[in-house]
Amino acid sequence: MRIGELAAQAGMTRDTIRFYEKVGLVTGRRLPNGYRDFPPETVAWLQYVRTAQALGFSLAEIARNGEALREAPDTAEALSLLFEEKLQVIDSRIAELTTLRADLALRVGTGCPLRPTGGVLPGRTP
Amino acid sequence: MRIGELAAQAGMTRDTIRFYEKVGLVTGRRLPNGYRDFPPETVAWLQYVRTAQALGFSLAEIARNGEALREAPDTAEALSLLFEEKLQVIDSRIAELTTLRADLALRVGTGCPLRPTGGVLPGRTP
DNA sequence: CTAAACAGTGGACTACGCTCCAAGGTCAAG
DNA sequence: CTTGACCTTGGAGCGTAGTCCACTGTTTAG
Repeated sequence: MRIGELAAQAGMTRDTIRFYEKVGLVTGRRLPNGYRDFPPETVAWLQYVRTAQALGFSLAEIARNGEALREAPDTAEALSLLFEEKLQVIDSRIAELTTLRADLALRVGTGCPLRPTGGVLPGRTP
Repeated sequence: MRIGELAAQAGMTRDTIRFYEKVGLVTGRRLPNGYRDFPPETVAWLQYVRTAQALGFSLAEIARNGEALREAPDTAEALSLLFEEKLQVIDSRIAELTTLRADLALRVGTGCPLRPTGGVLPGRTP
């Protein structure tokens, strides 16, 4: 699969994919003419990248655990593990937001809603 | 209140506050010697800025609705409204994450967890 | 009076994640 | 054989959110 099709399938631009290659997020074979050639799984990988990004992971982090994946004895199992980790990240994110929500809800309707209630900004974990 | 104390109280550096002033997030009176002088409420405002940031709002957005606040007839009420809006943002964020969570949970333990299940990446709303 | 602790300015620099561009190579259709 | 779609590279530029620095001015304590 050449870059244009991959870009179309993954919903991003060719430039973005080239950039991802530069930072080690995707790895390309080359055709004899120098064109990049990607295996079809790359589409799924890029979708995963988007998911991980939505969870607040940086490209560097994603690339790092992509590395780990490639070196794992059982890829499927390793991925499952990774996903379980992300589940925890999601859960603590939700917890954070829930705290924030409660905090905000308290202030709605108060005379001076700006007064601190404590516990704001727990710090970015990822 | 001079910049150093404000910085200490709000938990950020003087440079950050000067930067925030530059982008219009805080507005400073000046003492006769040229030093910035902030009213005590600025501490609360900066805490609010941090909260809004944690919700994914950009400084520009925060500055914009800070503007709106200053022009509101009833500041407290306006803030309450703002907070209610943010509550909705939090709620849809949580919903997003919940969807993502379910999606991910599905893939954990599957033979090929990378296969798309649909509905990944709903797009950043803020 | 001097030293330390504060304040001010402008400008350079960083990291991240792209995005765009120019100049050129490759390939299939007509 | 040309046209157009596609590909290559390198490098520049951008927006966001700071961070750091040098140099200078002000205030306060000993």
